[in-house]
Amino acid sequence: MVQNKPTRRGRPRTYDPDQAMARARDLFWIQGFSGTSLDELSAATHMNRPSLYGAFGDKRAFYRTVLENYREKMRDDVRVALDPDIPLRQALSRLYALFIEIYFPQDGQPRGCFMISTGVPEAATDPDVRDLMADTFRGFDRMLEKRIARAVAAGELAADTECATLAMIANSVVGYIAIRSRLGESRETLESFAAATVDHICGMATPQDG
Amino acid sequence: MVQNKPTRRGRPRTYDPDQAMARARDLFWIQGFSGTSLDELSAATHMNRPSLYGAFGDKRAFYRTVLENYREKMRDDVRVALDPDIPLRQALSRLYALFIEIYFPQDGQPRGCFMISTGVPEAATDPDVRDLMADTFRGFDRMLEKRIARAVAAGELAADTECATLAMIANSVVGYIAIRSRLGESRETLESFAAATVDHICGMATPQDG
DNA sequence: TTTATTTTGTACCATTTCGCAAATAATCCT
DNA sequence: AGGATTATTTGCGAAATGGTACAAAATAAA
Repeated sequence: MVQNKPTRRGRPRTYDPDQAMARARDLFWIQGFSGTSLDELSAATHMNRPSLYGAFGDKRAFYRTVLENYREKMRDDVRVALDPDIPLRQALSRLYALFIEIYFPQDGQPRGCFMISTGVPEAATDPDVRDLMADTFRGFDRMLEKRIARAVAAGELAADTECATLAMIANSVVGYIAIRSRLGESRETLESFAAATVDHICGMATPQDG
Repeated sequence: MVQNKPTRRGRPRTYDPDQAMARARDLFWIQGFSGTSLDELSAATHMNRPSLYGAFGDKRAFYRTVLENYREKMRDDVRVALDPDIPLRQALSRLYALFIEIYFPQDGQPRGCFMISTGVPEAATDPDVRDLMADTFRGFDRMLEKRIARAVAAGELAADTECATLAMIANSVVGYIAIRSRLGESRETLESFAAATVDHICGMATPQDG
């Protein structure tokens, strides 16, 4: 991620920027932007405040960087899940499995979606965050719509399928799962709903495993 | 809402508790719980801090009260929208219109859903909020499922309709609209999506206005 | 070895934040 | 009128917060 030139002047860093970002992200994820203090960020990243400031700018810039970083990673993962060379049913199953895996981390409490739980609240007061979020979500819509259109072209779905609407619905369900996971709904329940949604979109006709 | 006994001992209040709650709610709505200070709440409600404290307890208790109050009002409004004596198509149209009206206030910026934008983030650190939110959202699911089941019984939908899944999808779409409205998506776009969702759920066969 | 460069660690500052104590004011009850 | 009750107002204070100045430390280049 961060290019580490072989020869680097000055005193070497004692921290790994990527790892620091990950720790900060996890903190923001649970506590939100305003709910997380620089002291907590400093402790979690093992960087003292001046180092934090030097590396990532002020708190707001730090959060934006974390958000942007997270967006890029998610976009890549979604692209992989929506593989155009597998059946739509399987692609959607992968997509929901991907998100559920993120919303229910192995260690730690269920946390929902980083962008919904922290970015959406901040969007009302931070135009940069709002624009980044809007762009990200529209991108997901587009990716899903294209993927569904491909399924139509492949004869998996009826020719008169409204791809855009279906894409938004599929996306909506991701949001539902994100929210409910943070509110304590069981993973099993949400997995069942995801499966039911896949059935709903792809039709019950040809059930096959993802 | 608040019972105002005709005879009330002591110095009378100079504020209206309901109005104070509304002002506080609007502040929390935009800035979130942690992002809103007692000074701002004090200014918005025209109550100085000790009065706030005396009336609603500390900041956290105040937020919980506002959230609970909001939940009750929404539950009533949804119940009205989902009138069992009108066609499902019309009921769903009313439901989405209700939410869109809330997410796009006449005065002020688009703000999305109060519960999603403030309650969901807080749910990870405040068990009371989490339980209240979970209960609220499950309640919406149940109301929608019952309403859809009624439409099935009335012959508006196929007998083998999966009411629970459809209810969750309908609910998911509300969340999508809530999020997107806060991210700057146009009201028209979201109204179109709502209409398309209603068509999707009720079938394109008998289009009729809500 | 010296110098330039970069990061770290300590300490500090100004401001904000939450909460409360204590005195004052306005009303009801007797 | 006087006491009881409830609200308001002023002002305090301890703690937390975001941010920074400055010197020490660690490395590469010269």
